[in-house]
Amino acid sequence: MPELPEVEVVRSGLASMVVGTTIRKVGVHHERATRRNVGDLAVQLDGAVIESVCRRGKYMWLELDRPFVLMVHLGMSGQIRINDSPSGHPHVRVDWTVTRAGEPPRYFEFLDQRTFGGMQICDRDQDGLPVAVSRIARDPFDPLFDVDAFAEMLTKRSIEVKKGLLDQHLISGIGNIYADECLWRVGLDGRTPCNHLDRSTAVEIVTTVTGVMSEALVAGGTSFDALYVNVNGESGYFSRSLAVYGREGHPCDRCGDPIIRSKFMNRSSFHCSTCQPPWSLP
DNA sequence: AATTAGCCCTGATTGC
DNA sequence: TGCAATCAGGGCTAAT
Repeated sequence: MPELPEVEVVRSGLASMVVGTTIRKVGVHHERATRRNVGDLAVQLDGAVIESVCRRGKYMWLELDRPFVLMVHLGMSGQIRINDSPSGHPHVRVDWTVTRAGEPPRYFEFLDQRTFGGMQICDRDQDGLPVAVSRIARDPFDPLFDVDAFAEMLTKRSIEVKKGLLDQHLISGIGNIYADECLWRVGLDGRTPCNHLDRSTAVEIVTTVTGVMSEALVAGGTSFDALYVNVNGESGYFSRSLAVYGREGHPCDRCGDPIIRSKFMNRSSFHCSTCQPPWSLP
């Protein structure tokens, strides 16, 4: 399940392989994958030159020699592969040829089993930012991300802290996995209301989640079910290092008590009930 | 503006 | 064996 580190691995890998190439022969093989512009994606992209690959949180986009960008979201199961020949894989949703003068053509493939991901032509707002991300908050790796401002804003919210970490309008890039890992490291119950946190605790939360994601980025991304593959088709391996996520019943690395699985926001959460004691009204 | 519920989707797994 | 229910879950939309 790609979160910020996995998307960044894809972004940097993709950038190293396709910047300066021309997009041709775009094929759309699944309507949902192109969202709003099903019909004309191929027409608009044909002949475009990729100038750079950018990212905010879990959103990634290709800057083109066009007024618009191509926004890409990997969703739950999206992958991008660059191959020397078409793979013929049944999950290929969009593909095109990658051409550069003096080089043999290669093949860009966007694969997505669960079709929660996709790509679309996206205009820019007044600041030049793609409109699809103009309301998405900066992520912690953004040079302009303001830790203190985020901490202050967070402590004013009434929502539970895990919900705050997952809200891409407050801070972007964090998903279910890194939220749980962060809360375990801090020793905090994810159901604690944000407005009951000290400012210093809020700062600790954001520095911790940044640390967890930095480690994952170094490791090359996390993979659980082999659905995530980076741009070269290699699986990540940081999942071996996870302390709580997916480890129901296993002993906590810190205290040895079993990891508890529970439902939160209609999805699974994992925590240690000893290291992360239940929050209650003071 | 803040918050919440429902929906989208398919392959692996589990249950009867 | 076969069919159905369950699960994975981020983000979009509508409703409050």
